Amino acid sequence: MPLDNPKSDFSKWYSEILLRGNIIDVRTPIKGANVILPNGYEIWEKVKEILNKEFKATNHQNAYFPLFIPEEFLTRESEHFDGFVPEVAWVTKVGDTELKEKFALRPTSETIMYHMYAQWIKSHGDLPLKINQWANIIRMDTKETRPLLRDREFQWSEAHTCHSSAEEAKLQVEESMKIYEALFDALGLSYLTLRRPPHDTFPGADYSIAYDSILPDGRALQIGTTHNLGQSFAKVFDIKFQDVDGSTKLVHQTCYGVSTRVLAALIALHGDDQGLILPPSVAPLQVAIVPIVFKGKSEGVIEACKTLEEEVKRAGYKVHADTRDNYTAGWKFAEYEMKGTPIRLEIGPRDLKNNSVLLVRRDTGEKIPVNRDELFTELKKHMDEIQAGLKKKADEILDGFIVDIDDFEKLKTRMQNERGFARVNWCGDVACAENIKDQMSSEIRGTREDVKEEPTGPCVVCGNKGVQRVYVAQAY
RNA sequence: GAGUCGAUAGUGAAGCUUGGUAUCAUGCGUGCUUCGGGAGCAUGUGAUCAUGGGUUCAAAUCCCAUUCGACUCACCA
Repeated sequence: MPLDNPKSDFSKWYSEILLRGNIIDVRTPIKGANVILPNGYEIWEKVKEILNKEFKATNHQNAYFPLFIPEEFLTRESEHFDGFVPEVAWVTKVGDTELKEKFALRPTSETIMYHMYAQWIKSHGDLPLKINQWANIIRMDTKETRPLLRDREFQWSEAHTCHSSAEEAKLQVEESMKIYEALFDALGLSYLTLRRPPHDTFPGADYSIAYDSILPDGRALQIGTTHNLGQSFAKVFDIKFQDVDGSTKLVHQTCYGVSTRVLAALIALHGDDQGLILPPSVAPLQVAIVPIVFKGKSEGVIEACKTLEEEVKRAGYKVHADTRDNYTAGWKFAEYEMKGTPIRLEIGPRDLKNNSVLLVRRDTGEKIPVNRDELFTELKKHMDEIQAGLKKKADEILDGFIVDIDDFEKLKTRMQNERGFARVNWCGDVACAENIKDQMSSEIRGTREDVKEEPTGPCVVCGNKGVQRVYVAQAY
């Protein structure tokens, strides 16, 4: 059966497609802690593969740090601690014994990692230090959980770097932006690179860059962040090095991460009423081969499928010939569409006679008869088109959600109805930002970091001189 | 943290007002016929009706408590 809920009813569509598309099963006994199903997990593994490749190419190393964090670590950087308190889960008891000092289950790993960094870094020769960790993260306070969008336990990548100068740290921030651009391109995601306003930076950081995508219901989704931490953590965790001139200095730090939220964006931006649509670059299965058999006319069809499977595999694609006879061809079509497989190849008696296969594209639904001799040229061509087409469509969705607004009431109406991103002028006053938050449950997401944008008029809230062009949106 | 609603096979629902053998669809198993867009028929399988207590000859149904969940608002680096 197709999805019961159309994409136009996004909330229900999203819940349904997660299970039907074999991405997430929420029927666990723990709210907000779900099963990542094989199809979903393979996509996540692909995300890891892409990022690991980028990390290796830029001299990052992978490592793993403890899940447990002593309470005292979290309290050391008080701003950092206050930012996380409401959502930290604590281990207070082991067996029947109450612990003297309780452990937090990491809501993020700065403290435990920097405690180690302080012991590792002695000299300028130890810098830069660039370490990434793949880990699970625990954030409990959220009563309103949504699979992949807001979980109590989720998977992520967090990279933490140390440098000898502020200038180098700034360059590192830029490098991270390039790394994420490569990832988001592979996923076909569109997004805005925004510098968060000062009142919304990561606790303890100098400034934060965030990558905001948009979901079909018009809400912004942060799919990654980069923080320039400056020296605040270095100060409290005492991360120092001896420089070439013999003096002792504090390191400059950055950190950046992406989580399984990127899967949510992937699903929401590309999927349709038939199910998932996956870009070839991350699809667990790229080509599904379905035999068309009739009673008395099926000789050679199954064999032809298996031969074709071998050939397609040798050409470098992830392929499966589905020769099961307990499902009809139509059922299989629908099934691979639900799972998002980019291309389906059909072979029946007609194709055997004509030396052809029927190529069907998941993104457009086009059915294209292809001569066997031209199959691989065609496969390559359509894979490339699908990859580029999905990105283009995502860009159009994002563009469609961006509007310029210069009137407070209009902004309010917009945020309460279509939502999306509103580009407005802002005076920089936190009171005005609060005003927006209070009156339309939306927030100032920041200024563009990838392109320079100048204010074009007075502040949309107070009418004083606008000093920044900012984007307002309701967020997940 | 505030409010509203809810919990019945794997999934989705009906039954509750008026107490009495739990119904339907889908899924799953088996057999036959099928197969160029989620096949048809037959026959099986699967629910101590969220938990605990109360009323009653009798509770999915009425009462009380608890737990969990959904949604809206607040919060969400």
